Amino acid sequence: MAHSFYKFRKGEVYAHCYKHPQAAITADCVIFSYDGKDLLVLLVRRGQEPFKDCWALPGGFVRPEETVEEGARRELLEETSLTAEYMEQIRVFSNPDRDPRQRVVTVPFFALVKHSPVTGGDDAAEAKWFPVDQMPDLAFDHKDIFLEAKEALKRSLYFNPVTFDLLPEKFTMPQLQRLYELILGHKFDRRNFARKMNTLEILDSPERPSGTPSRIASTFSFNRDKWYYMKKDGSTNFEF
Amino acid sequence: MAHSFYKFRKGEVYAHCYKHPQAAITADCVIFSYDGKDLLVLLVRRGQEPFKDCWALPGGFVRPEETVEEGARRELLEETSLTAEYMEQIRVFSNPDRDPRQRVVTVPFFALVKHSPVTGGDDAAEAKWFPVDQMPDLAFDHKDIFLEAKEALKRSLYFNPVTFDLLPEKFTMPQLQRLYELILGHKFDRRNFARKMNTLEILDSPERPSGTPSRIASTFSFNRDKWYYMKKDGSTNFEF
DNA sequence: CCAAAAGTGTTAACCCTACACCCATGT
DNA sequence: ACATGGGTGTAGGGTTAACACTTTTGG
Repeated sequence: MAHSFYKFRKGEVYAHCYKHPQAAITADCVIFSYDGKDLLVLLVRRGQEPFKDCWALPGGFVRPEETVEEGARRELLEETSLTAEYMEQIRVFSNPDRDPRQRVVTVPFFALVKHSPVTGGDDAAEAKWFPVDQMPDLAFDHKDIFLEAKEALKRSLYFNPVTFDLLPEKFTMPQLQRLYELILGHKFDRRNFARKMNTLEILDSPERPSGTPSRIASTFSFNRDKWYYMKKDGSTNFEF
Repeated sequence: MAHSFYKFRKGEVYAHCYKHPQAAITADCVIFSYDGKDLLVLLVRRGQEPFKDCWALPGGFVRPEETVEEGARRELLEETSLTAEYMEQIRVFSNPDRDPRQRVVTVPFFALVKHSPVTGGDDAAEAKWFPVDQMPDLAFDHKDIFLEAKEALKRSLYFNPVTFDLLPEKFTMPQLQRLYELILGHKFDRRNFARKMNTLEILDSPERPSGTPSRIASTFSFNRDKWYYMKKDGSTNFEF
């Protein structure tokens, strides 16, 4: 880490001084999960001003000794006790006025986690999952960040099987299909969908809950090895 | 713009003081162009330390009153006198050690410009186009940024007809095809390529240089209106 | 018993791929 | 005349899209 910045004694209000104009860097996370029914985003209720008591994306200041990725993972853990299966950076938001306190440039991520109930961690008094189509008003420009994240997730799905990071180890074909439909925003034919998934050959063979032949779906699991192999080959025709 | 930072008198070495740990923000541009033969990237030779005389991506510090996008466009103009047809943010590089002077977080962009010879602008003594497969060593982590930009350009081509921003108003089918091949990294069949382009219906009807029936290619131009229309419909099957 | 969910196959249209020959020009 | 580059069409294979009925279970 470089040291051309200068620190006053601890506790001083303006503790950090520099030669060039600077900005505080935050990492914010749009954390998606899927409960089998809705695509969800985790929000925390802000404990301090500005936007006190407003819902916001979890996130916080990046420390001098960490990358934005490290900062994002740390904040994620601190605020929500979650660890992401997958994280991807999306475009930074840098409007000079976006934070009323000072210039804050945020590097947002979308993060995918397997669904679990949450309670807030350190910084955040309250944390709650919201279906993506029932989002409350958000602090700062977090609404824009959220919208960008939804788009990024959609784009990402063309190249990566990100759905599997949102599903539990074992899942059913209808669950998988609903998830695709939620992310991409349109419906598929059940038979065609299952056929496509089978020809991709990234699912392990189904398990039938013993005896029950219908009305209860078979469970599949994702075959990561086959996927990596496929990706190396360059044969990633993952379009729907 | 927020004002919680504090300025010493002008010319002071540590002119900017803040409450939170900060970073300087730079915007760097990977500027692509196409001369009909190679996919090119514009590099500038650095005038100052660190990495003096090294080749580097054009870019510089983002000012307090501008967004990173505005900063990128300004630097682009100042250093290279170019304006981009298209710009897209790629992932930020934030390794704390990436700049030996102090923490500098860079927001890189790839920019597409129509080809023209260049001479350096204000900051940069020298500017030169390099074919993407003949890049020299670069300052800082600019090599990694360049590689990321190449990938981002490739991905972008699945969703946007970015090739048209690299080509002159009038271009030939073989030119277009070469460009696709350079970006995506593999060859296409001449006939299939032309057919696909025609079925996409985003090209205006060809112009034959009067009289000459062969050996000189017809020129096409991009029909932006049709593209926008198509995009609205959601029928953007732009895969190769 | 009725509604809701899961399973299953076939056909037609479309798209992608592979492939060969001719013509015009510049050297 | 020969090498280079541009133009053109067709046939086969694969993928996608559209489509309906049966079974089971929970209410």
